[in-house]
Amino acid sequence: MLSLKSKYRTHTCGELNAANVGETVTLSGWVHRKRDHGSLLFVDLRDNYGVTQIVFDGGNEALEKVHPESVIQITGTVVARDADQVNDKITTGEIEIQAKEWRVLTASAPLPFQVFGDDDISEELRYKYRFLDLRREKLHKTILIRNKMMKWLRDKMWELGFSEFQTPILTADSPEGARCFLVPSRLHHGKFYALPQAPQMFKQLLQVSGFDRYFQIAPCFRDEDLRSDRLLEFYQLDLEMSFVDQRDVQAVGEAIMPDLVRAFAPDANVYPEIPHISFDDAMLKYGSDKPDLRNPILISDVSEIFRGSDFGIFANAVENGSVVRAVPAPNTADKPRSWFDKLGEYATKELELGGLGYIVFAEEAKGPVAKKLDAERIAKLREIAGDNSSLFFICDEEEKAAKAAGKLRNKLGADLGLVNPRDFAFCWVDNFPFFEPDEDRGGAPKFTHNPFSYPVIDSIEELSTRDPFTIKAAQFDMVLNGLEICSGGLRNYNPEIMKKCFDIAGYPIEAVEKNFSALYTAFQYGAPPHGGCAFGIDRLVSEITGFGDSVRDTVAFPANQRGQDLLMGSPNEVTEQQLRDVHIKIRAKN
RNA sequence: GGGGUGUUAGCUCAGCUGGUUUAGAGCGUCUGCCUGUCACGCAGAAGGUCGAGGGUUCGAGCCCCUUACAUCCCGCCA
Repeated sequence: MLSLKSKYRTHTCGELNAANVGETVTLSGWVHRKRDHGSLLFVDLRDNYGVTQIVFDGGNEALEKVHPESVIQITGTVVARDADQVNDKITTGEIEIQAKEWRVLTASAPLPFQVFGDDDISEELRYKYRFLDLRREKLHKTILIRNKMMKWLRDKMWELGFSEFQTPILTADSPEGARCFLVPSRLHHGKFYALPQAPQMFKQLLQVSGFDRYFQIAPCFRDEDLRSDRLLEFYQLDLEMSFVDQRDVQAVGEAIMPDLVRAFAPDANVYPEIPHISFDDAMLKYGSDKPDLRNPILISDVSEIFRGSDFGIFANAVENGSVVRAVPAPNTADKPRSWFDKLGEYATKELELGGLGYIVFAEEAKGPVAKKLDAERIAKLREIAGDNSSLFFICDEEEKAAKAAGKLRNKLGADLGLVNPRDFAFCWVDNFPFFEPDEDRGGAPKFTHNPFSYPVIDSIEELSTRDPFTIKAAQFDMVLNGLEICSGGLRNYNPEIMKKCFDIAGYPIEAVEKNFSALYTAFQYGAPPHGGCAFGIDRLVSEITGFGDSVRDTVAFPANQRGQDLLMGSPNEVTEQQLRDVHIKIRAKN
């Protein structure tokens, strides 16, 4: 490594220890904290590498006036601390510097918020003074971990035999999916570039170009509303491979992800197995296409138990095509009535359900639902719930019931403390349906995932003969602790199959040729079967570091939830001349 | 586009059912004291258009309406 020594310092603030006692050293850094004892003054000096305590003997009025976060340089002697004065919270805690000389390199004004400590500060203020926020210990560390993870991932991909590519940032709008950010063209009147939602078409073109194994840590842009887990611009570890089957692509994820967690969260308990769960199973048992496997609760379908029962609401609903899903809550039989009432309120307000029925399985099965059911039905339900537990029922149209049950499962897992945050459970969700009904087009089929997916079929004839809704996609997600961290699949590289799929989804062949012309044309000239996936880096950093709930805390300069950068002032207005250059006139607001 | 929550000192917050002179606390800032602190301590001071506007009331930080901003969620993000 390059020496960190310079005219400003002989050492960093994180490296001196008992072995350096007696040396004369020069340090530069930020005034982290001052403790003024009159004729004795302590300064904690901080830089990227750590904190060192500096001691000033005798009165020092000039230094007393220096604000925290000023940058100073000090020269002094390393002295050992007495045993009872050692500070084991810092790496340099065995020693301190007896200051001889010091000077202010740059002074700091009084701060809008403290860098020292871990006070909660509003995001607005933090983003406005992001350079100060980034000095704060936790965020500073997270950003450094992110750096290391990027290198780790990059090294790993090279090790696995992938080649690294760059693809255009100024590209063309793609018609599917999210809105693209648009960039006006000066040279081409009335035309626009678009920022890539992902380098999807480029990476497929690189496969057609014969590069075999592609990867890139790629910035992605989607002009959609933000959430705490969605960034304005985010990064994916994007990869694509030729001559592979689905399991070959997944093998890459299995080779990378568990080791990544182990490398950056040493206290993590990584589950040894990465199970494959079908989409249908995930929706039934976990009520989600991204199940958190750390939560032991499993959802059951109990429609048949309620069919024909005296519990009229459910029995009638089941006759009319609804389903009943049961969510067990272990060891809750002794919970007070208020606990159940609160969950009922959650169900009606958050889950927008009509209500939340439940049975408590103590010695007897208790609750209003239980009274309406005969002994045989109760026995079946008790088997699902287990003794000393309660069982919640959600009755609705299938998809809504499944999702609501999934949310209840997550809430119960969290409320009952069933999920250990240092556990890391991966799984694959696969066998996604290829088409789903499009409500806007009277239930006609539309693509469920992206239109580049390959259908799971044995012959092209099946596309004409089978009910489209029974066709599965060679498409999968990797899920970590209930977060979708990767999505991928095999690509539709065959122009005939591609045409047929678009036809089923209601696109004329001209639309394929127009909207996907690059790929469609490329596929006319010999395309290798290929597939790939992309990992969401920001979410991975967030989950592995366990820092905060917001993925924004994994990025040095994030935009706020409204997509603004409060420090740089983006987005901002431009001059009339700049608008004229790109042939744009601002319309009145609708 | 819709919904929840919030907006009181530089920061983080408290402020009860509308009525105690001058709206409080901790941190920060400023002044003074302090030789072993490491969240130093002690004493004191400054600092407020209670987001903005309107209304109800004898009386509003508190109730109502409008509005701005923030944050979280739904829609959206294949």
